[in-house]
Amino acid sequence: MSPTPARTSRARVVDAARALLEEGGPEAVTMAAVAQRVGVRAPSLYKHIRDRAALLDAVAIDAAEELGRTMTVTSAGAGADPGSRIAALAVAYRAFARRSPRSAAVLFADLGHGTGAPVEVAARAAAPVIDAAALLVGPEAALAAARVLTSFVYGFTTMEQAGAFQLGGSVDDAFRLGVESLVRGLAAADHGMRVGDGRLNPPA
Amino acid sequence: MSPTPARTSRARVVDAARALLEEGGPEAVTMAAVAQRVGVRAPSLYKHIRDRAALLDAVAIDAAEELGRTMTVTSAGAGADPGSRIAALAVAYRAFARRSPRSAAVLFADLGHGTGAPVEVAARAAAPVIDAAALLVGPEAALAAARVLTSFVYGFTTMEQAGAFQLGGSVDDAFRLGVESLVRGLAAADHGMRVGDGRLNPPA
DNA sequence: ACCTGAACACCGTTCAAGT
DNA sequence: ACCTGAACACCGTTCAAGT
Repeated sequence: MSPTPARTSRARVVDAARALLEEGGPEAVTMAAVAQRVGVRAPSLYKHIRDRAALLDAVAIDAAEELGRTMTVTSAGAGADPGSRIAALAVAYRAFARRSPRSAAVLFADLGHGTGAPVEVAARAAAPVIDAAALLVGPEAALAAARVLTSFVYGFTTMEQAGAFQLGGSVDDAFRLGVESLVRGLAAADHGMRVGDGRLNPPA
Repeated sequence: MSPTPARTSRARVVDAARALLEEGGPEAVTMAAVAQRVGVRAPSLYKHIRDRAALLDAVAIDAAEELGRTMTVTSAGAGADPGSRIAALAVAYRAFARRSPRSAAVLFADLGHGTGAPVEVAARAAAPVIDAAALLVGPEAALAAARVLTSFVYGFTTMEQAGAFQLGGSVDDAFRLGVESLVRGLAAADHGMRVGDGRLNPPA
């Protein structure tokens, strides 16, 4: 008679998958385990998502959106100094990577063959970094500087979570050293394009 | 009668697995596909490796060893200037990441739950970086500086290979900017521990 | 000592049948 | 319109039997 109402939803399915990812890594994200978490049988999931690959993509997008919100909030609450804005964003990313290490590891691991949507979401998460970088090095070099900063923070947190820093020493100090050195070095770098009133001037 | 001689070997199996990884990603590394490549049936592989997880670990170790050799050779062939040594190592890593993108992506992705051996191998690949960092910032800060440099290069190449840099601009320029800024910033950083003849002096 | 076919458990996915 | 059991193909792994 009346069609049965949905017993779950795409959002619940994605949440369950993300929780399983964090608890046991990608291999723990089986369709049966996800289904059990949302109180349904595995075949029902296909009414909400195309297949397992799309589910993992959705998890990555979900994590990227959360990261984007965190970065935006952090940016809004930071002071005017470019260096401290960048440091605040770096610390915020590191906190995210600690809260959701497996999601963070998966953030930039796949993008290539995805639906294309992740790229937009990642761009939104990157926007506050580009803004802060622009304050430090000017608009022309902002994108390159943001790539540099993002690479360092992503690389550092990924290696840290993977347990790659096992030779002793303070990992916190190394992180601070990296952020400070980058801020200093980027500010000092010759971007070869700002002269006088800021109009573009190509390098010789 | 006479026991049959081995029709394949652990090394061949690992090579086949690594080739499959590069061609189709981790999901392409099935026991059947590996077996077919070395001319054997899937069950025979278990005479050479414990299981699929151990096989993937062995692939990562194999890649890390190759990287270690590349870094050592690069280090031996580089000049005396700390900055150009570091730049040469960074370029060598990036070339490795282009030759073997999936192996590179997997290098620091798992270490945590592995056999423990990968850590030693990774340490060997990192040694030339620590040496070069010591020339730049002194022995006390060398480990931290090496972590910073490695994080940037690993993060940058991983994101680059994942297709994360899609907002235009020169990716090569960004890489150069990162290396140069780090070298400059690390050299300028206050490590709070070198005074006069280099004896350790804690920060105030 | 290594290789094999057969077998088993598990997983992703499809589909006809239920409500 | 969503949910389900049954079924299928595929995969990792074990094991007894071959040489």
